[in-house]
Amino acid sequence: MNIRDLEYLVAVSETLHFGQAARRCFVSQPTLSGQIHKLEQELGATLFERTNRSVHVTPIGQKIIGHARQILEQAEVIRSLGNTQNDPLAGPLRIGAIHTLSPYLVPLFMLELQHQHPELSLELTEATTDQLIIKLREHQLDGALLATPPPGEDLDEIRLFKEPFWLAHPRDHHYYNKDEVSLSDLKDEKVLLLSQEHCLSEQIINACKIDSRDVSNPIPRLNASSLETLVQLVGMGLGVTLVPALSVHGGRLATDRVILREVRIPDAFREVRLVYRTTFPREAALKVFSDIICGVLPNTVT
Amino acid sequence: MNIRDLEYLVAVSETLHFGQAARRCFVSQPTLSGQIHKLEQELGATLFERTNRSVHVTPIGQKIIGHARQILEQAEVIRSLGNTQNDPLAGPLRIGAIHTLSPYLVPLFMLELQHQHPELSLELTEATTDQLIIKLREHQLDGALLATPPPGEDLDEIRLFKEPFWLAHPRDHHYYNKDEVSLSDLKDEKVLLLSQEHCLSEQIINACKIDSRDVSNPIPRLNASSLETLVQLVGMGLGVTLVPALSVHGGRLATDRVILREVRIPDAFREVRLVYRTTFPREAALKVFSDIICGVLPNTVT
DNA sequence: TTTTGGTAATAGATAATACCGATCAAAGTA
DNA sequence: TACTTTGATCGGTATTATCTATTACCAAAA
Repeated sequence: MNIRDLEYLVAVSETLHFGQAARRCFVSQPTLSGQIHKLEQELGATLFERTNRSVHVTPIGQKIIGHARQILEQAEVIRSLGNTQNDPLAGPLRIGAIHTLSPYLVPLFMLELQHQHPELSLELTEATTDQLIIKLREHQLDGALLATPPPGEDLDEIRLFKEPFWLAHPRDHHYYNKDEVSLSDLKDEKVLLLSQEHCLSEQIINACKIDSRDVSNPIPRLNASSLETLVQLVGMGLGVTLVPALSVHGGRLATDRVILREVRIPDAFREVRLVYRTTFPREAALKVFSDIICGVLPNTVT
Repeated sequence: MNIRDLEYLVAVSETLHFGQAARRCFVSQPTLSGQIHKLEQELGATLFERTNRSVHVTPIGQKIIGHARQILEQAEVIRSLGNTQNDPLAGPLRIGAIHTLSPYLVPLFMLELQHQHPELSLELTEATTDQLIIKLREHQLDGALLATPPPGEDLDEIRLFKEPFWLAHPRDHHYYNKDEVSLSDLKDEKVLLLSQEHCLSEQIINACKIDSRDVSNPIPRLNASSLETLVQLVGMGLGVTLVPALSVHGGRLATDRVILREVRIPDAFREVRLVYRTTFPREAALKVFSDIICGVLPNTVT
């Protein structure tokens, strides 16, 4: 049994004429006759009672044709699912982002995305890099906005932008009078960090060339889980820190007691990427998504 | 798209393993891989996200698999319709019978048929020969119990039995004292007949060698539409008539005023047949039906 | 680091079959 | 009688589903 054969079957049942049915199905009449005959033999039932001049549907043929119609309908649904919903933008795209990025980046592109591609809906998740990687590999996410390269061959990336780290120091700090702050200026400072699971911590450690075993400059590992908290601690004079440029851009970190400023430290940036499974089939959706993001970025990042 | 391919699709979706799915479908793994790949290309959508180690169903794949399942269900229904209901006895058999036969023959076989083949249900129709032939050719009937041969190549017959004509004469008729009544005895009698559309009339005319244009023996054409009425007329002394043996057997024609008896007239019988379209596919049902009839006949017919 | 086991994908050959054009046989029509 | 229309049949061709053998790849074990 074959879907094509069932089309022949229904065509004959509607035309009651093998030749017309054949034309409708774009095959020759012998082909259609043969396939109907084959189908009848396979089913072990006569579907049409036919003479040289007339074709009649048998009762059992009538029943079978009913089910055949349902099959053809379902097949048509499948084809349309393939062809129309084939639009890779359609359907929700499940995106994750790390904590130090999500609150500042998402508001930037959401409106624009909705405006330019209303058919592409996002399901957003916020988690740490490790958690996002796991969800990616478990197919719970389609893409993840990370600041670290993909950790395996099974994952690929689209590089989005470089995000410099800005310096946050108390207003009453002696930096306030300096035009520029350089790497060497940081050596004697306490640099406050987020807890270890945030990738930002290690990146700042690297940027500042801090040796975490250096006893002369113990790093206070605070359990601050958000940049907001961290900056509040800076305002209280517990130390200084580096924050990603986008978090400054939003204005949500600003307080009277903290200065947020650029620094001239080489490699003091992180690179934000969209990471996804190499096997993920809707690359076009990822492309659109990343293009939107790159289009709405402020000058502070590149 | 192909029903077989959809089976592959569902098998993979359930096992999430191409090799296992292939074994379940009794094909090799490359075959299954190839067909899935072909299906994906045809639909223009990725149904499975797969690496060398894992297989995942995509969201659109999930949708399509749902419809594929429905198709497989329907296909299974069609196969079972073909194979189980393939039993040619199943399903109603639409049978017609002429007026002079139906009331007397049907009661004879109905119980036996229901007993021996409860799965074979009858839809009975009573009409004249011409009407039954039309219904046969219009596929409104599957078979007709007639007393005349099939009138065309498109119809065939199963001969069932020969039914002699019995004589019906008034009790006070001079035949009453004769041991036997022969053809010559009928010459001077008024032979009552049913109306013309009943084939019985012409058969009796032929049997009695009556010349319908013979003025010395005018045939009273009564509009009697039933044998009962006809016999009542005989009882009233209007003439004699011949009736089929089965109608006597039932006892429903018996009245005090009429004698029903065998006659020794050559060819005074009719042959009852089951007539059907040569193209009718359920010959087995017709065979069973006619065998039942032949098995329940009384001795008066052969 | 190499080996082993298991996965899906690929290549090449073969068998099954869907298809077509030409033709036939039967039946109705001019 | 000749012509048309019908579904069925036949022989050859092109497609394709299938197989075996193999490859490429990855992960876990040695």
